[in-house]
Amino acid sequence: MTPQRASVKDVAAAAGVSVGTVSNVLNRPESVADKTRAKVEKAMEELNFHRNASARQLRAGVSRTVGAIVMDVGNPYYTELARGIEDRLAVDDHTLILCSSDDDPRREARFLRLLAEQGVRGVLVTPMSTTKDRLAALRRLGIPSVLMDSSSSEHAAVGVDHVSGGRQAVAHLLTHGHRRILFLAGPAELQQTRHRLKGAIEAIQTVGLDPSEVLKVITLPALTANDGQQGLIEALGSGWDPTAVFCMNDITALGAMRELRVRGLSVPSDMAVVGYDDLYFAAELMTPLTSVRQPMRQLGWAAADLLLTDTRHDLFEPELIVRASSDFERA
Amino acid sequence: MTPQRASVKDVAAAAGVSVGTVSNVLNRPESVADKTRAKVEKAMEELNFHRNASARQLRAGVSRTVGAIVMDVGNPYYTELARGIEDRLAVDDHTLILCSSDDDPRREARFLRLLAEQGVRGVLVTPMSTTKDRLAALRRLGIPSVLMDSSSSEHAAVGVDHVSGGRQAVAHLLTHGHRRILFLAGPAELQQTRHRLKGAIEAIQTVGLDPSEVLKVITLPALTANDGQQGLIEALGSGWDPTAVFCMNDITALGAMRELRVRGLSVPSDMAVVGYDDLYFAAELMTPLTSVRQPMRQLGWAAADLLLTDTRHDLFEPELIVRASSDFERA
DNA sequence: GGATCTCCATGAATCGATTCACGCGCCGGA
DNA sequence: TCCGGCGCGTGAATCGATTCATGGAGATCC
Repeated sequence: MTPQRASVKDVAAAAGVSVGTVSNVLNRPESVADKTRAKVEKAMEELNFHRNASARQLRAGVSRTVGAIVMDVGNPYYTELARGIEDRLAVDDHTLILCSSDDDPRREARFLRLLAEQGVRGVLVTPMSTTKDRLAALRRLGIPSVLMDSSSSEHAAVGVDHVSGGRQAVAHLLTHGHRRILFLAGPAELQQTRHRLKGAIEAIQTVGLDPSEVLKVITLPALTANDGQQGLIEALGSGWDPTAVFCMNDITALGAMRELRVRGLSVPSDMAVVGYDDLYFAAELMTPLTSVRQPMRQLGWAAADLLLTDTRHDLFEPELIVRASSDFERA
Repeated sequence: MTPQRASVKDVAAAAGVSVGTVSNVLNRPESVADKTRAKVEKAMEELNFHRNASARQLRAGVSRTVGAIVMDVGNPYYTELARGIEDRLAVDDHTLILCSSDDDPRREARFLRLLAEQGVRGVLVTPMSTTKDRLAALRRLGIPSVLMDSSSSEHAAVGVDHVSGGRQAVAHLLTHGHRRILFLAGPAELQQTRHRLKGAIEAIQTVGLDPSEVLKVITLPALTANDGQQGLIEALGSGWDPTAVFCMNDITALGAMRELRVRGLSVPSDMAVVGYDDLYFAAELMTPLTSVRQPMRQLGWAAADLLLTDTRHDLFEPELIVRASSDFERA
């Protein structure tokens, strides 16, 4: 068997019509007489015809693929995002090329070049510091882009309200009577850290307390379980005795809970714990973890939607998922 | 500014040469005189030229993108696989289109159609039951495919040796003195379940014991934490008293450990636990989990390598990572 | 019957990169 | 002086789908 693809010309010959008619069947079926259309469709079926996307794009000028560059595809957080993007693209029969920059500007540059060569319809990016200039270069080629999980006034972007996330988490702890709360924070360079801290402070002020007395911040060098554990050790050794800890993410919360177990402190009676991201195993831990869930799938959908239809979307609201680690009644 | 892409024609005009020469600079630079090449390269720089992949592929007939369809991109296991694929493709300057079938034959069919239209260089698939016929149809279009994590004699494939994985896990438990081992297994339809069971039995026979006395199998309806917990409850209620449990994956192990905690049994002294997959949080649990790590990245690399260069690869060896959940000395 | 209109099929031109048969100019050897 | 050979550049033809100006066949109306 010769592995050979049928072209519109082959289909036209088989159906006894012109190539223009075949193209009309594909793109404007209503403008073709029923009988003719049936003939052509039969021929396409028999020849196992698949339209050639390259030729299509070359002539039509528009592509049906979209590129997305995320920090790390290994992170479930970003794959959720990708799923949202893909779901939205499927509606308009587009395809996604998913790339992982790994925080490496060289990888990012390579992917942007490849995407430019592909002539993608647009690019969705979780930005790093070097990103913006490159996107300007893309724009000059007529390729639009959308930033994800980042707010920016100069650039199309979709994001989640981290101020609200911080506020919800801390308000929840305050409601449960906690008056000394530890925040295991990420690096201050991260917009997310600053916003969550802002939300935490707001929550405290809202109930008329003094943030400097209620909240103590420890900045972790990295967001790993070990660093979370070390952060907690540091805090407990300082003489200040928190009754609750709000962690920058679920992994650091895991580390913090490990240290609590080592010391024989129980969760939540001796110490309440709240994480962030609501990773899929948060509910499966020995003590199910209260966490702030971010609507990543919706965020991805919104980013793709913004790209395809220029529809603006508001900041998304994260949602606090309360579980046993911060709530006696569920323990 | 007019967002406009420069074509070879524009570059040729700017450099004062013919389009053929520009193409030669791109594809056979050694056949162009240095001076001419410099002129052309300068013009490309100035015009911010990017070659149009569609036109390129249309004429040249070969594509530089490869499609991969995995069960579930949300699973870190598969994203590792994707990373391996991508790393291999980068070597030959190819791009990856990553698709998630979600175990849904309709989604799979849609992606295969899209990939066929893209005219991809080849397709890498983690197969489901409906896959093989569709791949035959692709082959008729001249698109080769490689199966991942599945062994097959009729089809190009790369896989991991699950017999070895099962053998290693159970041999480890036997070495630590366990003589009543529970296997929380997946559905028997899965090749992986059958292979791991085979390995487990081999390990028992190797030390001269009777598998029917040492091993008890409970088949879980799904591989969730809850089902893992239920499976353990069922086993413990049966009167047979296992001292160790080998779980089909880390998530079910999480569920099993939860039940152990509920009953006040400690790990590993009352019950040793071994998982599978070595998900990234396995080391971060309260009791770090012994697990079987699969070289997913290498598997992805091998799949892409097989596609691009037709290089065969042997079955990959999984590796047992021993941690506190099965080893007193690390507890 | 002729004028007009609608419906629908036609096929040449087009997108941009690649390929290849061809030709020009120059050099060395006879 | 003439010829063969080589190095290098040329430009028309090509890939497959889409578009659109063109026109033919049949229906409708006066």
